Amino acid sequence: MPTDRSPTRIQKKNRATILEAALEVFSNHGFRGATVDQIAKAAGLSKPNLLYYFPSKEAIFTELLSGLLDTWLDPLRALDPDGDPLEEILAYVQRKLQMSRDFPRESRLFANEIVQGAPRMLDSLSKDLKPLLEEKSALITQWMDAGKLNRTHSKHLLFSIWSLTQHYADFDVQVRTLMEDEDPFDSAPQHLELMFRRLLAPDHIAG
Amino acid sequence: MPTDRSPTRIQKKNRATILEAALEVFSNHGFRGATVDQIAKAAGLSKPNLLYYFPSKEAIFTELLSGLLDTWLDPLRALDPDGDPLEEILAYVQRKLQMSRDFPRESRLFANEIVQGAPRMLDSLSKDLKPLLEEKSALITQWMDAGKLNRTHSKHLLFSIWSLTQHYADFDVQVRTLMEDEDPFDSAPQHLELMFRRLLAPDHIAG
DNA sequence: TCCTGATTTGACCAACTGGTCAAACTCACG
DNA sequence: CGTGAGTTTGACCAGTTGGTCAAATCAGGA
Repeated sequence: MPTDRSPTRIQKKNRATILEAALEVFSNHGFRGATVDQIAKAAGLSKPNLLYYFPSKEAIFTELLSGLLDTWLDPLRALDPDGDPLEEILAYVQRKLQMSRDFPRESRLFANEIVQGAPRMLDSLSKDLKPLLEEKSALITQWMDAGKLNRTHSKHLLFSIWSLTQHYADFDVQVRTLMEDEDPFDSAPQHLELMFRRLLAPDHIAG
Repeated sequence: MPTDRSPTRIQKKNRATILEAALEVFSNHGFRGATVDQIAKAAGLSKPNLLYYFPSKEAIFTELLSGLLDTWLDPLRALDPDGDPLEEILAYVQRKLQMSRDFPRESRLFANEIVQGAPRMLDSLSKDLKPLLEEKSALITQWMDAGKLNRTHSKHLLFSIWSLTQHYADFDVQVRTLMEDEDPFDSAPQHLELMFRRLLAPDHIAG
């Protein structure tokens, strides 16, 4: 087992390699569906060697989750109270859509976990996500009170943004099967822009 | 093994019981995460007895999938070319939302499978879902051509409906964690109605 | 009632899975 | 170089899992 001392070059490299491999495997098969052997193979290590760096399969998974959740929520944190409300939200939508295109494995990792009841994530949801949602949905409600946005249920609005954008990562196989000829990510930005602009633009200055 | 003859009373009952139990277990844990023992226990049968009615775990799963996909797509089939376009689509949205409330296990069963690449469903997607999507998205495009609906990408529109409505079943744990005090299904219908009405209403007769 | 096919089960098996361990090997540094 | 800590691995283990099988039990028509 690696000591408590500052990590060696090898430790740093191998832990990173393992987490990358784990992301690949866990996002494709879920926690239960993934095997330590699969992860080890994907990382180019033997199973005992992998377990030299992490005490258990569960430990890999939870470290991966908590490490990724933070960056996953960055776009929402970036919602700026001082920006133009409509443009802030539209930009958030596009940023989230970009993340579905660029980091689909992260999205599927969370999706897998939550669909199955989030047994290893409920804490993070209440502790990290909930306060952030409360803060930002309050901000959005303020914007609506000020007449800068058409009035909607601000929490459902955020759920809608998550749902619509992550759909393109989580259900990628289905979307691509049904859109053979066209890359979904070519037309999705326009579609979502239109959708949220018409929903939120005050007094119908819709695009 | 049951013979090819017409099923006995016991066969009918037990096969139905098993499929119900399998839905419960598979929707909560995914294919790999579910065990035959779990299903047998949930069905109140011994494992060998369960395997007397189905040849394998895989067979239970595929029969369950194909049996449910049909009814799952009924609301889309019901989209009526002769109805009022906007009301037809809004009604479809509400029907789908109802299904998320009333049959969340079915929704999660499909979600689990598709997030993991739909290894056992790709055929059904191309063979059953694709033609239906083509038919209905063509219908919607016609409606838009006729000026009955605001113009959008009709396939993305259908993806959006699926995504938004099924989100309340698939991500139920997350939604409820973040909405402690309120039942999501109380306010979701209004929210989605507003969303699609504003998106689709021609010349802005928005609600 | 009796008999035959349908149903149920305890015991079992081979493959897989997460994890352990002692021995071997490698690397950086004095 | 040599040496001790850091790293890697083959062999192994116990628990789980999907599935089999022969024997036991049950149901219903003649």
